[in-house]
Amino acid sequence: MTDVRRRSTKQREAVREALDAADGFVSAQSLHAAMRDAGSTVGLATVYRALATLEQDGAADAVQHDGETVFRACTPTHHHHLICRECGRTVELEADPVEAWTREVAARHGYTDPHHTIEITGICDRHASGGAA
Amino acid sequence: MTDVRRRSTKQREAVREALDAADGFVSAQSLHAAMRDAGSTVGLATVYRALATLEQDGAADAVQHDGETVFRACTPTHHHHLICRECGRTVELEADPVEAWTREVAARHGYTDPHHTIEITGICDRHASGGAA
DNA sequence: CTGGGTGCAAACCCTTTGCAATTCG
DNA sequence: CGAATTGCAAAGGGTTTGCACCCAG
Repeated sequence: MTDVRRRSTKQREAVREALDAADGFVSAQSLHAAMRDAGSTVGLATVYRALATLEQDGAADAVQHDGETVFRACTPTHHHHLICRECGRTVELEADPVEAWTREVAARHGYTDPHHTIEITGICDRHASGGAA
Repeated sequence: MTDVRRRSTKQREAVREALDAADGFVSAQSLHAAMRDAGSTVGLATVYRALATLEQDGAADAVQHDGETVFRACTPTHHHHLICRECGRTVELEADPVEAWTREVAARHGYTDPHHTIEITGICDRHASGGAA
């Protein structure tokens, strides 16, 4: 099952690099746009296919976010984000205690290979007061 | 701002009841199908709209599951889910420590009114080792 | 009566797929 | 040479929206 014949093409490499260069999670479309912007002529379908194989190979992580599938290079250390609902300002967070908690509850319920998605949104101090736009 | 004028219609009531009668999470389409099956003539669009308002009112919970948005009748207490990637089996979790953590980090970075999304997936014991179908 | 709600169906968005040309090995 | 891969564009699935009619208040 882990032995899938896979040719190495420049397109796939390009997708891999783009994903690696991306900061955090990106949608297939965003990645495609970014690649095109960078001069690549890779097709959208190919980006989707490459992303899929990358995930199968364990080189990428995929999670659903608001109807879209967003991917991230499978980095050794990962972190989460705190996003302002008003301006989109993002803060990167270390979530060790939560990481531990997820592993613990997964194990407690007999679940293995736990993955998790954590997203925190709030109103940053620049937009705190009034609240309503 | 939290006082949204909302008329009470039989359709919305029907959706609410159907959702309440449903066991666990259901997609808008499934719910619509079930309602139609039960004799209701509510339109699909209305089900989507009702579900959306229900969620806004805090009467329903919505989570993404494999490209679909699945809903469940109002959550008495806020909690999260541990989902099996193989069979979709779900375990409800109390996440107090995580709740506290999110509030803490939000505050630490000057963010107010924190919201959060936490989803944990894993492979449940019924599908542990073997893995491949 | 008034304005939100409803229905239908078309519009949309993201993603997948068929098929012929192309490229890796 | 043969098989995997690519690209284009159309198909597909889920969700949203425009518009005209209807009902709760």
